[in-house]
Amino acid sequence: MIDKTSPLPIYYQIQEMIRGKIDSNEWEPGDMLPSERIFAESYDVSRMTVRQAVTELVNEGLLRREKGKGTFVLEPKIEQTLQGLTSFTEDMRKRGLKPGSKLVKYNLDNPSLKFAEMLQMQGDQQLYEIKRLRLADEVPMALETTYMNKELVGELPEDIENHSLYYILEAEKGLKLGNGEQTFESSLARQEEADYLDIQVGDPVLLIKRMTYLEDGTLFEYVKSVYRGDRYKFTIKMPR
Amino acid sequence: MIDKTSPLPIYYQIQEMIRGKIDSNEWEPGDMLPSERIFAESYDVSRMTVRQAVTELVNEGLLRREKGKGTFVLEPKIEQTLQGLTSFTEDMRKRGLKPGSKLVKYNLDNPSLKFAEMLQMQGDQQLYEIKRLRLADEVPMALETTYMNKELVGELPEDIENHSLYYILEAEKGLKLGNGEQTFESSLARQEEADYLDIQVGDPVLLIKRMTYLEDGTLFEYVKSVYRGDRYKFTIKMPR
DNA sequence: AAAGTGAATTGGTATAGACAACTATAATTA
DNA sequence: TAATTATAGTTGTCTATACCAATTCACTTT
Repeated sequence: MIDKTSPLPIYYQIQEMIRGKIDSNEWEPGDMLPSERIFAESYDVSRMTVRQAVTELVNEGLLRREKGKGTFVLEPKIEQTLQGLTSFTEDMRKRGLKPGSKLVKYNLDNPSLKFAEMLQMQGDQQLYEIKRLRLADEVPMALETTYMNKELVGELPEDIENHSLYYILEAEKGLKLGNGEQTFESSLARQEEADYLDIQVGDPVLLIKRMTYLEDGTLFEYVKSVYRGDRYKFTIKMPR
Repeated sequence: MIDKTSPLPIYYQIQEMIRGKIDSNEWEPGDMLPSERIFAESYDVSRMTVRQAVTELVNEGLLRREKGKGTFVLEPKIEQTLQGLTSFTEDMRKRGLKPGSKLVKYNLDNPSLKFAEMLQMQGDQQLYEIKRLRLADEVPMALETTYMNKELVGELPEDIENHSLYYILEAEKGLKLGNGEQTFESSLARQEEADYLDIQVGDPVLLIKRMTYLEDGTLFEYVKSVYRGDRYKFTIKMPR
């Protein structure tokens, strides 16, 4: 089970082994792990090495230590709030609604001066403009427009999913995602928005703009979403 | 500097000492800490003990280790935004505006059924209702109403500051703060809000509700803020 | 039956030392 | 000069051990 000749540290092997037993439900929430001493003995490693493995998982929120009692498997973590921010789909699923998406506009063209500047694009590069109507249980919730530089993201299918897109960028293109920024403002629906969202011009809407940057600071995507004010409430969970 | 007879663990004393030097700018972002060996030697403790202190601070995001090079002070965390979420004052300062506050209503009374239930209050407990007009450069930005159970927070001055209030709760009352939750929605100004914010009834407003919980899950404060939609834009920075 | 006692078990803290892996710099060599 | 090689300094990993502090549980005493 533990390979002492492996280039991988022993504590890391133990750590992943524990994680595996939790993932596979061999160890379930509430279960007590073997005590550190027994653990160390049975794998013939030092107790401190076991502790290093366990400490990692405690920090990640998978395990809880209790002095005098033992180390226990915790309930799955509440949620990764900040990632949830980026995904309308997951957001809706959590609310028990069926997420949907309807493509409204799919455009690839030279950028306007405004976007060329914002996205730091060269003159010959092309800009995606993808407009989607976001649905929850088939009811329009938001009108979302995504802008991306084709130079960075490559060929895009019409049903882009940010989740996998980010993965492709990191894994295949070697790009490193940096920070993001999201703004919330209140506004009134304009004509186009009212049409798509099935509301009246002047009705309240929540305007969310998201900017995602690469590690070197270049803006990688700009997303503008207009949410129905009467149907949508945005929630942020704050750990601490 | 280090008291080996103290009931506080040595690694904890070292950890707080390092944190102090960073807070006081004695050690600034980019600076390299004394190497672990030198550190251990100069305080006459084991290197592992120093490592335990540093590891904590690395996990918190204050320090960064680099194999073969050293341990360095990082730029202040970005995640501080989530704390900044709670403070109108800091938020305005960051925008270069002078924050102000004007007390509009200060009430201590038995809670309505709605609040008694939400805040899990007993019938004989009393509820604070504090309504403040939030100003930026003397211009009204938001109308904020805070509800708190007097049983939990004790006597409140009229110029409450959440920052110090939280500290008092933890340090003096032994209460442990847990998670928080904040919702954003778009709405239209009602009469009272329009009056205070100097806008028209029906103008767009951003409605932010904050709930802060204790560790045991009881709701500790409920804050409802109505922001002018034309002046205020809420920003969240997302690390990663 | 209830309360107290003490041993065993658990995680928490701390030590002293060893070697590995990585980095930067100085010294050496081609 | 340019490339290579030692060398010293750094964090990373791991061992073996010791004692402390909190909890549990069997046992004894009241």
